Amino acid sequence: MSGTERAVRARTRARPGEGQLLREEILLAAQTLLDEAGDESALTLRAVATRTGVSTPAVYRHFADKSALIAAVCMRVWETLGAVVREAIEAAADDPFQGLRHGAVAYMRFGLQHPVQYRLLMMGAPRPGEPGPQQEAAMACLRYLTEAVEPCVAAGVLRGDPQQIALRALATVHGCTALVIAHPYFPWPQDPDDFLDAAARTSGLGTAALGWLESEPREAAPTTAQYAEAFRDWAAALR
Amino acid sequence: MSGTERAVRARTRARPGEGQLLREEILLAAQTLLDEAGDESALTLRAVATRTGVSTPAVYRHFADKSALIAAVCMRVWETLGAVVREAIEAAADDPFQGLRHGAVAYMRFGLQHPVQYRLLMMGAPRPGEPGPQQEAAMACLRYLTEAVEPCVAAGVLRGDPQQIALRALATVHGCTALVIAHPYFPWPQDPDDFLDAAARTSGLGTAALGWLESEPREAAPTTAQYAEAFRDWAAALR
DNA sequence: CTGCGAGGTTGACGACGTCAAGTTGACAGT
DNA sequence: ACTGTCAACTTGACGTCGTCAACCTCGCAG
Repeated sequence: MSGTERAVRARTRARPGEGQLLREEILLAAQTLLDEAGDESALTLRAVATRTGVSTPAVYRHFADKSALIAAVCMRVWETLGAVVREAIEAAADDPFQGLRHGAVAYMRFGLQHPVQYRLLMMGAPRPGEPGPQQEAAMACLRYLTEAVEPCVAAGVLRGDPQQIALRALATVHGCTALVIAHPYFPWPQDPDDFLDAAARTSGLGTAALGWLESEPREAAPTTAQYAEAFRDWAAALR
Repeated sequence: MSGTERAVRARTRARPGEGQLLREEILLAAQTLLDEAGDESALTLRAVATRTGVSTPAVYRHFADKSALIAAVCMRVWETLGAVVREAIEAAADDPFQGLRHGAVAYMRFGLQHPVQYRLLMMGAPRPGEPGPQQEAAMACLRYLTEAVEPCVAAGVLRGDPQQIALRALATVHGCTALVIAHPYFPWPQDPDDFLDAAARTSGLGTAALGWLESEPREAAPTTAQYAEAFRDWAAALR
């Protein structure tokens, strides 16, 4: 059904040394296809090539195979996502705890606005073996988060290893985003922001409380009553 | 490369009225293929048919198309996952707050032990339109969680709409599971259970604290200092 | 004006999901 | 025992997919 798509315009062959131009056009066509169809199955080498006004195997001059093309698309998305989150965190730099919250909401909002791209990023098949540039980008994203957590630890709002705290925070925001995308029929609040904000606060509060609780190691898992006691200490220390 | 797989054994044709036998064997073969390959791309109609000792179109006598076969596999997984979680929750029924924690850990453990199946469940393409049996199963899973949250609300440990609380809890456990599966190279703790348990506690504590905080509505987002004050109230009320 | 290499095209292969048509064989009815 | 019927399957084909080998083609260096 999509096999009948025709070229948007005629292409003039790139001159030697300017092959990067086609690479750019291919990437653009791939992103456009994703956005239009809202379905990653529409991302076909043939469709991308046709849309670019070029024959299918021409793509192979610029990308090793289909997964390399997808990886390149993902890199673009990673960069955008990283920029959006960092911007949100820095916009509330005066209160690091609130900065984290804004970063989290920005992350989730981005995911919900670009569900197909987000699927590609986070729900693609896990690459076997070597840590390619894509893993590098994901690690960079985690690094941003860790750097945003560190001021909170320094200020005494959070306790524990900043990287582990960042991991749990990332898991929370990813969970919200992925769950809304994958199960839209769940009884979500009318305004998605309500859910995102509540989730971000839950994560922040829980992390703060847990850090306090863990700072005095216990033998067994604490009871609910012990949780309450730890909370009192936390609140008192923050006054 | 996988096209050369041969039948495991010769099949004797089912007698009229016993076609369900083949359906069962097909489902089994599909699950085996997933487990062996650890990759959902190995789940091919041809591979399933060959493994079952039958021609490819024979599958269509029992499943409308490939997605119907996948959906049937998912239903099996949903049932197992639901049973595992419910069992864990009921094992700690005396302290509902701890019951939730155990349910969460059980959920995540299941996902990490069956990553391919979990991907199929939660990361499949979102079905358009009508709420099929698969959405029904997901809703049932959410219902279990909601029922586990309700005693906590009744006991005063948590506050708010049980369903919304359950949604946030599900988002948290899903986020942990999905993130570990999709990004195994992240600096996770050596023992996965450490992460799972910390995440479950974080979510529980955060939800409890947030519920307390939200019970007296505010105009703007609370500051970090206000969070601390709310914590003190929570701890006092739980004594 | 000529060769050559970067930047493409053509045509084909095998694997995939899917369908239309034919085949087989266990049972019911006589 | 013979036959018809219908569920259960097989055969063969179509179109699409990713991928590859071989060929073409143009702009520029010599």
